[in-house]
Amino acid sequence: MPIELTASQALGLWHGAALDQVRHDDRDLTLRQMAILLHIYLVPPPHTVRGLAATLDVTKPVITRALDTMGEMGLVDRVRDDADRRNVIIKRTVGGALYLEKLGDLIRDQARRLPI
Amino acid sequence: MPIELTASQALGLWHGAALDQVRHDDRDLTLRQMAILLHIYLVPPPHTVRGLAATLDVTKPVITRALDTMGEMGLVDRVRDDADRRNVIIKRTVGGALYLEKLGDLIRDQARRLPI
DNA sequence: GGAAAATGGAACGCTAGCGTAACGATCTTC
DNA sequence: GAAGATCGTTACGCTAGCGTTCCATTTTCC
Repeated sequence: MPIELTASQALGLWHGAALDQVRHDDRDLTLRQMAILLHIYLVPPPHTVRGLAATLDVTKPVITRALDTMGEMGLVDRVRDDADRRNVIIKRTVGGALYLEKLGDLIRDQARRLPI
Repeated sequence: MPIELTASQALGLWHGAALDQVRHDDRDLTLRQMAILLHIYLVPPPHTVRGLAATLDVTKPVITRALDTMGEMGLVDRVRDDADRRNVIIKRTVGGALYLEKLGDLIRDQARRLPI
């Protein structure tokens, strides 16, 4: 039996988690960057620029820029693919894992706090 | 009994919802803007620039700019407070309500889809 | 009534994001 | 091995975001 949320619970969850995240973390990721980051960590590798662009339905430079920024933040890493040196493989980092671990905790806390 | 999510479910929910939202809506709100928008719609009014800035722990211009942008997008509206004409009261709009209704649906869909 | 406080916004210089178009490097194909 | 396709990135001109500082308006407090 799947998890059923009311509309109010769904938005309340999003609201609480977004609020907590804003309050406790300076890094103000856009929704796109967030989607990219989560995709890298939740979907089995390998991940490429091209693949991510297709998945999110955005252009390639959007991915390149997001990786630049999040790389600077220590959330992701890039490595050339030795099998096909045109490709870049996007790697996870300890920093990224920590970031998402905290985000996950925060969402779980909010879910626990939801009125039934 | 509160809603209990595993870490994987929490991030999976966020991932799926963020991805869907990115794919189907051009408006790429930052997490801050999202938090502001949800706060306006989920917490009883009145909402002021000052109050929102304190709530999110950001500076006033951040709120002003977010309201500029989201006002342009038709998600919120501003009205001078007649009782105290220094204040600006932030108003909800039909566009904003629709936006959040869609976001809520999308989160609920993702919740339903989560592996138990 | 006049000084002080409070509110939202504008100005400034800067960084980061955007889409489009082009690029060098690398693989594929014939 | 030359021609074409594919990959990620860079360049360009632009918009939107940032923090800090300052400002006009309005209210409060003696």
